Parts: sequence; C-alpha cells; structure tokens
Amino acid sequence: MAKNLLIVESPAKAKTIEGYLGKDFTVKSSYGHIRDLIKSEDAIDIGNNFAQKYEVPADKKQVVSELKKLAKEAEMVWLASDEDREGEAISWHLYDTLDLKESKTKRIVFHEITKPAILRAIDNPRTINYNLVNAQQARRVLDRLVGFELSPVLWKKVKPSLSAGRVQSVAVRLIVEREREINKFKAEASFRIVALFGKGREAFRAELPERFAQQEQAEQFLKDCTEALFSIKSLETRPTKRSPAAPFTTSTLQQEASRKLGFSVSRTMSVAQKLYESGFITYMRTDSVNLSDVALNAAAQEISSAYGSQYYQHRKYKTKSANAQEAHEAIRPTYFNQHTIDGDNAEKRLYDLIWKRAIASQMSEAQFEKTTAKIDVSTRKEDLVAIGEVMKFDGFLKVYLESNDDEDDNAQDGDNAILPPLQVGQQLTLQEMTATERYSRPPARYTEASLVKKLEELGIGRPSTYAPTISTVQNRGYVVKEDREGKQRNYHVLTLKDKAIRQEQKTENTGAERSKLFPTDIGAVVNDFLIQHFEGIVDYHFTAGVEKEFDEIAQGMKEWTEMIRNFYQPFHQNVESTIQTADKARGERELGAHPDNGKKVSVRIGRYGPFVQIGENDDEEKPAYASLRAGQMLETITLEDALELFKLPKKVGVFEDKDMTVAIGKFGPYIRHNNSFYSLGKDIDPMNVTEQQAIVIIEDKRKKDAEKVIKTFAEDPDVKILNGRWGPYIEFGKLNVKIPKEIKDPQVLSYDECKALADAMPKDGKKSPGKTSTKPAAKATKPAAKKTTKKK
DNA sequence: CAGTGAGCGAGCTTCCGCTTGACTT
Repeated sequence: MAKNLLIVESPAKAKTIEGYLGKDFTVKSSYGHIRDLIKSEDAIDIGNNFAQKYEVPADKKQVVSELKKLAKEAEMVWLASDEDREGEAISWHLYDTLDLKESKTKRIVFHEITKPAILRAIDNPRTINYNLVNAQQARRVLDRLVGFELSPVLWKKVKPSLSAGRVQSVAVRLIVEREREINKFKAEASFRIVALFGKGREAFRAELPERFAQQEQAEQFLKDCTEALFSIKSLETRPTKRSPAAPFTTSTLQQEASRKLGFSVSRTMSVAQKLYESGFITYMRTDSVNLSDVALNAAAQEISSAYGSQYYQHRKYKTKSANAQEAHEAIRPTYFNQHTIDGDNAEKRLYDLIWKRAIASQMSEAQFEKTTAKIDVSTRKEDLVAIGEVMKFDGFLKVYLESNDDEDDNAQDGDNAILPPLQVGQQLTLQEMTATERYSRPPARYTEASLVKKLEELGIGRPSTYAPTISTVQNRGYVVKEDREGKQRNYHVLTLKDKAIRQEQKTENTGAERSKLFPTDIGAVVNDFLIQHFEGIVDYHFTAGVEKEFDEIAQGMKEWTEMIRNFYQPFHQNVESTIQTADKARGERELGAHPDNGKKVSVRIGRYGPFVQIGENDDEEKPAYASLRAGQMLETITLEDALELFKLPKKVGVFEDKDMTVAIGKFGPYIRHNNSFYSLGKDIDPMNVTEQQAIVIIEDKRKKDAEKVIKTFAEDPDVKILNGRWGPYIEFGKLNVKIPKEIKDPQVLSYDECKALADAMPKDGKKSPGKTSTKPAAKATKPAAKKTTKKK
C-alpha cells in the first residue's frame, strides 16, 4: 500500500497526476463535493447561528467509504482539491468526513496539471484555510435560504412546484425584460445610399455616411446625382491591425461553439467532457484565460515550426470577469502538436475550435492597410465614402477568426473590399446608385450562449452551473427555446441608372428566429411577482454585492454568521409578510368587451396554462374558455386574436360516418377524424376548410402511411414493419420498436422475432432521476389500455 | 394535437456548486 493518498476532485485529473508521482502515491478522486446540506427544511438551524446539517448523499457513499479506507492505511493524506471557495470546502468536508488527523493531513494546491507544478505544490503544503471554508458556507447557506424560502411562496401564490433562486431568477428576468424591450420596439425606416462606380475590375462601391429619414429626401439626393460630377476629394491610407482573442474559458467556449458549430451549451459541455476524459484538452470548467508556462512554450514551438517564427507573439491575458476564481488554466489542447484527434464528428470539430483558439492566442496580430476615399458630389455638400482594406500580414488569422453575435444585416459594406488604384481629383463614372429603405432592429433575443455571456458579465453563476441553469429555467417552464417564423415586410428601393430613377417595392422576411430563448407566461408572471415582492433578490447586482461580502469573509475580515444574519432577518420578514398579504398572481388582463354581447373578455393563467375567458365566473350562463396557442402570450394577445380562438375547433363535414373537425394544436392546424390527427398543409386556411379538402387530406395521409409499410403479419394486424424517418422500425400495437443495426434486411423478420424485440424494450422511458415518479406513474397505469404511450 | 378553469385537502415540489455516469435520440 502506498504511503501517500492524494485526493483531487476529478478522476481524469487523478489519473494524470498518478503518472507524475510514482508508486509512493495513490491518487484518488472525490468526484466533486462529497457532502451536502440535508434535503429537508431543517438543514439550517436559524436560531443556532445557522448551524448546518450535512449528509453524504447516496451516490457518494461508495466514494467516501473507499477514501476512508485508503486514508486509514496511508501515512499521509494530501488534500488537493481546487484552490477556490468550493475546493477549500471540499477539502474540509473530506477532512471531517474521513476522520483525518491533523498530523497526517496536508493541503496542497496547484493551478495547472503539470509535473513541476504538482511537485512544487507538494513541497509547499499548508493547512485548511477556514476563512475560505466559511465563505463557502455562507454562499451555500444563503443559496439554500433564498431558494427554500422563496420557492414555497411561489407554490402558494402562483403554482406548485415552481422555483426561485439567486441565479435562475435573474436569468429569467433577463429574458422577460429583453422580450418586453422587443415588444416595445418600434422599427424606424431610413434610406441608405450606395453608389457603384467604374466597370469590371475597376468597379467599387461607396456609401453615403448619412441616412435619410424620408423617402423624398432620398429621392431628391438621387435626382441631384443625375447630372452630378463625381471626383475623388481625398485619399487616406493608414495601417490597422487586429489581435487574437484570449484562449477559451467555459463561457467563451459555449458562445463560440454555439455560433460556429450550432451546439447548445449542454452539448458543448458534454463533448468537451469527452475530450477531457480522453486526455485531449485541459479542464473544461474554468473561468481563467491563463496558460501554464509549459503550455506557452509548447505553443511557441508549434507556431514556429508550423507557420514560422514571424507568426509567434507571446501574450498574457487577463480575465475580464470580476467574479473569476481561476483555479484552473484556460481551456487548451493538452498537446499543441496534435492538430487533429480521433473521435466522432462533434469531438473533432470542438477540438479543432479549441486548438485553433489556443494557438491563435499566441500568434502575432493581423495587419491591414485601410484606405478611405472621400468622393465629392458636385451638386451636394455631402461626400460619399469608399473604404477598402488590404491584408498585409495574416498573423493569427491564418488559423482562427472569432465570430460575433451580431447578424450581418448591414454586411457587404465593403470592409474587406479592395479599391482600384485611385488619385485625388480623379473623375469617376457612376454606374448605378441605390437608395434602400432599411429598418432599425430591436435588441436581439438571447440564445443560450449569449445568456451565459450576460450572466458571466453580471458575475452570476459559475462555469460548472451555466449549462444546468439554462436547463433549469427551461425545465421549470419559465423559458422556451424555439424557432419562430418571421413576418413579411415591404421596403422600397430607388435606383438611379442611366440618368433615370426607378422605384420598386420589395419584401423581406423579418423577425425570424432560430433557437432563441422566449419567456413563457408563467415565467413572466413569476418574474413580476418576484420583482414586486423581492426586488432585492432578483436585482442584477445582488450577487455582486454578496460576493463582495464572501470575499471579506474569505479574508477573515467578516464573520460569516453575522453576514447571513444581517441578510436573513429582513428577508425572512419579507417572506412572511408576502405570504400574509400578497394576492395570487395569475397575470390577469382584461382585453375588453365582446363586440356581440358586451361580455368581459379576459386572459389569465389557469391550471392548464394561459387561457381566454368570455364572461364572468358568477354569470348565470357559464363562461366560455379557450387556451392560448403556441407563440401567443398573455401580455401581448389582442382582443381580436383572443376571439379568433373561439372559432375553432369547427366541424367541416362527415367522412365514413364520422365527423371531421378542424382545430389548431401545438404543432399547427389539423383535422381530427375518428380519433386520428391529420395536419393541414401550410397553404390551407384552417378557418375555411371544405369537406372535400378535408377528405383529400385524410386519404392522402393514409396513402402515404400505406407506402411506408414494409411488411404486415397475419398473426396480428396491429403489428407492422415501417419505414421511418430514421430507418425501419416495428410498430407493435402502441409501441414503436427500433430495429437494431445488425439486422440488415427487416423484410425477413418473423412475427415472433418482432415480438421478442418489442418485449426487450425498456418499460418506462423516463430519464429524470427517480424523483418524478409518484404522480405520473399512478396516472399512467389507469388509462394505459387506450393510446397513451407516445414517445416524446 | 380533445375537453378543462370553483374549492377542498393530502402530499409533493424547491436552492447553487462540485463531480460523473447512465440513459435515450
């Protein structure tokens, strides 16, 4: 048995370090925190200086008992968790839980997994820093108190099972407020003037820096240009340069993988995790942009040998986020000389991104020569401007260019255009001039990645929680990630060519969104409730404020229980009084009176989601109800749209003795017939479907379904082999069974073989861990006879 | 992919941060 037991947080790290240390050391991992507050409400004893009750969760019991055994046998235990608040607390929990002795325990820290760094750490052990531990306890206790007192208020005042917390509630707030900014936004049109001069190779574009608010002004400008002379008024050439971005942190990796690879933040993290475990990259949950000396040398060498030493530039980056704890290096390839890796497509592409970004961060800047030509218009006082840019030296751009969030609506501005040789005084020939109507754009909706960026800027959340937080707000139903179709919008273009002005109207699609975060009604209602009653907690700067206090605790300048007491007293009082006095929040809004009968039309959130109600609850005649449709929100729906909802579902005719009704569901308009659903094509207006049209749609769908059938069985007409979107599958009654890849020709499968495959299917498809079982399970057993089992 | 929406009451839900797996698509 080894004399020394060294404990780190991550098993992959343990493996690497074990290789550095030889056989005197056993290196093990704690797999993160090994203890947490007990799950019940009495985890914190408020009256007793916020004393905490901890427990080892079930899934950590085995790790703890193994570590305990090894610790007992070892002569010395080295606690090597990360050097930050959480890491220090992990060391203390280990010390406490494993019953370690002070005389045979040492605490060490390092920021990079290199042999010299670790040997240096072992030569410089210290003891556990209890100030840092206290800061973590304050953080943990505060989050528990906020989360577990606020959430029950929501259960009472809004809806059961909701949640609120220091981090998630601000994330929701950002999205709700952004949506309102967008709703409030009024697009303003203006005209942009672009001129095209010269012919063929000599052709180049110039633009008027000013824009015209009125079409008449733009038209006047073109008129004035009809007979104008154009000449070069001035030429200015100056060098410009561009520098590379810092190597990746968790947040910048998520942003760039989202922009360049289209990954969700959780996808990025799981792919990165694989790369890390395979030893291809350093740790992926980090807020540091720092590279180790070993890494810097390796990068220098790789750049010089692959591109030449003129491409190398030593750079040191400083972190921008105030909240950074920098326990790790930046995310970088483990070996810079490994340009590509083995793995699946996603792993290869993400590695490529990481490699390029890290290499580029140590490369020289790109150099350009930017030429600005001002063009005199003889009939006007304004000048046109043409800009050309020529790259003189590519530098880091040889490998990597960071993209940005702004869509390039106004691209083709000619930033990278090349101007022909020009001289001051030179006369120019106008080929064409256009005045194009352009609209100002509302603020952009958040993507998962841009929300992470914003949270990081506000110092809210940590690298390990960005992805889970994004999932939480979606799982709670506060936020949805969706695509939305845009709307058609007209714009005008005036074109001056051959001394004549032509006017035309064009259309563009505007407001289309892909994978953007939208608030839901419940998200908006919860947000408004929290702002009304708990402004301090959902304030954007709340976290920054408490972080400052945590820092003071970490430096021994403040007592943690005192800080928590100062926070808790007013907070708890507020919770109590809110429970007493606040009204239930339902997001109710009156839309007006029904045009036919004057009844009140209102919207609010009900048990099954947002709905419209016509009439009052205590009216003699019962009110009429209708659910809102996808994309409609309580706070923006109009009276007209609300009344539309009552026109469907509508009977359109009879077919095979059964009614056909048309309605609009979550996936768009559909026809319902004999308990089956047939979606309506986009070109058919659901309000005006004829009986004939409906029958055609039903027969069409049946024909298409029949074409998908590969094989049927005499034994049971409900069993079929079908061609699906992802390949052949067996429809076994209500169950869809995927056919394993090994079976090349599904045609040869017998009924018994199909039955065997169906029986082998896992019974329940639930993936969430255990908890969500009781209610849905009980519900599912009863009506299972009908057609319930629908895959998600 | 229907229909529903009042109120009662039991028993449940919930936080943030540190780690992986064990799952399905």
